[in-house]
Amino acid sequence: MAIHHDLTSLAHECADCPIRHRAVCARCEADELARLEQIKYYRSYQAGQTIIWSGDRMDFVASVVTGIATLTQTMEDGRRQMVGLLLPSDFVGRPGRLTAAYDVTATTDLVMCCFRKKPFEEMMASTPHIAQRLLEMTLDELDAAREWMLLLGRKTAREKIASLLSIIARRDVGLKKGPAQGSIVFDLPLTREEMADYLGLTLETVSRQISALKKDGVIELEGKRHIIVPNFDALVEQAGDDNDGGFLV
Amino acid sequence: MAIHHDLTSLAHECADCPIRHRAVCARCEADELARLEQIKYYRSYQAGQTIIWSGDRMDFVASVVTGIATLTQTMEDGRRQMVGLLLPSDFVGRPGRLTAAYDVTATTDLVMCCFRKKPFEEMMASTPHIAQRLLEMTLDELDAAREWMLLLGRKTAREKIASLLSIIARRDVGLKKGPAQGSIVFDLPLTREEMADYLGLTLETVSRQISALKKDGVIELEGKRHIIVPNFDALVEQAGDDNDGGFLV
DNA sequence: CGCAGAATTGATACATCTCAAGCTGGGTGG
DNA sequence: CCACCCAGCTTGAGATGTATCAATTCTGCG
Repeated sequence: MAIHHDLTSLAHECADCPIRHRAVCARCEADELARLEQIKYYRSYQAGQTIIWSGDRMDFVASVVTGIATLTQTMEDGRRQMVGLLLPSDFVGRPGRLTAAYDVTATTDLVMCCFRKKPFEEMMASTPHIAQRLLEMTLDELDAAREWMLLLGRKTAREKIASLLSIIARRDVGLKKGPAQGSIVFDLPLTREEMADYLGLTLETVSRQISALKKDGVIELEGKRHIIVPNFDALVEQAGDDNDGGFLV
Repeated sequence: MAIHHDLTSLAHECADCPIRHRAVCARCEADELARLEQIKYYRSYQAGQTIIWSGDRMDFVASVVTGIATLTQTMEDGRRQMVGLLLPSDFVGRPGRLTAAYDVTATTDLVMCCFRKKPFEEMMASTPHIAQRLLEMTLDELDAAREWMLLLGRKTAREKIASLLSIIARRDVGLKKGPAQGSIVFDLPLTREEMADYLGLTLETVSRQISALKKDGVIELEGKRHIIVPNFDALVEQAGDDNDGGFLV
């Protein structure tokens, strides 16, 4: 099992952790990290695997180390809405709550750094640095959710697609450092259907709008997933956002 | 000015405060409250007044004491989306951020308990009870925002209206104690246009769907704002929610 | 009384959904 | 190595829900 191999190869020290400086542990001092290190454990999931079902008892919280996961809500008749996209360093679970409120699914192969909830909560109570960082991250998520509310409530299908693409592009560029103008290249981490669930559209509409953006020269496609953005500002324009600064985070 | 009268009449001790047990100060001990008391001040706003404009420098945070305020986002071309409804005890502002991210508007006459940001942040750092409570409240808001994402992305106009009505009704009933079955009565705190901005609809569609719910006997109207719900379960049914339990908060 | 803001109602337009058919590319088994 | 298969995707045609534009009607108030 490749999984076991991954698990061991990833059971690293926090000091080497790729999300060390962004995750919930970002502000911890060496001694605090040492305590976290004692209660942490890694888990791997394969692409497509459901990590948690909404309503399930959940006795751990976790940070995404590598890979991408989604948070979705489903109505009785099957309508689905994605309510969060979890990237490396994002936090999963809610201290003080027994059951999961959403389905959590691994979109790609995924590694999470888990903490059993009880010990984590105890540590939170005694370690302000963790609670502080979690508050900061939660406030950021709340802002992101509210930006998404504007998208879902008021944007057109084309604007929704352009917004999603520019968010993904920005993140990729962010990792690759600096506000790169000129052409940007990235891979979509989501299927058309997942994009539709995120944007409150049908997968057909997603497909059509991507084709339209391609026809209009805003993006280029290589295969189904590989996107080339020749002019990032032009894409942002299509998203309908205030394109002032935008470097708050 | 009635405002000055309100200000003085409301400059009460925290111990008598109507939101004492729900607001950001809920967990504070007597000595902590005493410190808060020294840095707090009340402000009143009239219905319709804008409290903060998005992008403005914001040098205070606050709790809503009485009245209702809204958080809205506006696109360049005027499309508006409400991203939050602030009720008594809700918190306004974000520690650690310089400028407001949304427009904040008083929907009714409003009284807020304000703290200058700097002293509040200092207190937060030294008073875990405040940070803990703020984290809890922020997580609740995040859940609410995500529920709203499902509404905005996937619900029909009729379901949106029914959802909003049942949320408002539930809150009113909540204040009036216990899960009252039988008929529920309340006043809409929002105009049709505000409802539309909250629900991602036009005001005409809001009006039509309210009329439709009335015609179908799900609600009754007295005037434009006074709503009678003869059978609350029937209303919840129309909202399309999983109507299991639902008593998590 | 009459005005103004709020709400309702009607007729039509249009964006997106729905249903349906076909395409594409990578993996698999014969 | 080829043929097939299938999930993911694209494209088309028509249906439908909501927006848009436009008249009224209500309601409270100066």
